[in-house]
Amino acid sequence: MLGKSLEKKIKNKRGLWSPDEDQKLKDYILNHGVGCWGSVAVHAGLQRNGKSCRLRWINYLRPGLKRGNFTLHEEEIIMTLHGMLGNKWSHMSHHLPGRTDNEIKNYWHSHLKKKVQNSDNKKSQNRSCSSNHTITYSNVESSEVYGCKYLPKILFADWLSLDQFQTSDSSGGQTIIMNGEVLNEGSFNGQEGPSYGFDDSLDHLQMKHEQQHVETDLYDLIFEENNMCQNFSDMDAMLYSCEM
DNA sequence: AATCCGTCCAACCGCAGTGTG
DNA sequence: TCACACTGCGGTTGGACGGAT
Repeated sequence: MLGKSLEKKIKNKRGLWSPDEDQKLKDYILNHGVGCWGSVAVHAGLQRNGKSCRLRWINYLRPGLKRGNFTLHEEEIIMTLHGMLGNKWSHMSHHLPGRTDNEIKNYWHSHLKKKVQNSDNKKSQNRSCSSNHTITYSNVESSEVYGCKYLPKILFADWLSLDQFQTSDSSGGQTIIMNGEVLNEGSFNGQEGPSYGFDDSLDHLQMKHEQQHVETDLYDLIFEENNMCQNFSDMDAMLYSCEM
């Protein structure tokens, strides 16, 4: 409250930050902490609004920030998370230490978006040439596009559109096919054959992934993201109810 | 040499959510 | 309950820069 009123009395400067302003902001925060951004601007002797100070600190001055090019690994993480979460830049930044949401967002728009679009175009061209009765799940294909072929990000991003996902054989059982492989077989009613278990599928995928010597921490973050679903049996229940 | 154009990135803007009096 | 302040987020903009013409 105080910060805002003080802020209003000062004509705020805009535009690029000078090294002197950076130093003032940095010194103030390192000595006093942040508190209220509005008062940070005033007490640090900056003719900026609190919002501007906050942004400058978070995106540029904060200790531990990584500067420079994104690594291939970071690219993979961004693309995978984008497939799962969409434009949740801030959320993605939690998985990329030293990177800011703004940086990730910019990188996505300037590099990765085109990359994915090009791959998608190729994919759709290929798809139009082949007639395949197997139902493949949309994001599985995206995973391939993103260069992390066997990642199980399919499980949550689009799982509400289950109609795309299910394929039934004549006996009413389920056959889930991912990237041309049968992942799990069984019945949705849970009484005959193995239940439709996502966790089984995940194990299968992870083993495959490890065999290919791909870094597994990507899995960790995917599982972490997927915590929004309390457990996989919830999904079983949902799948079951959809089948009904 | 001039200028045009595309790219990249820092910063701004508007909005939604949350906290507080 | 309401109004206001503050924070955080995602979209957008504007300027710097480099390459092409």
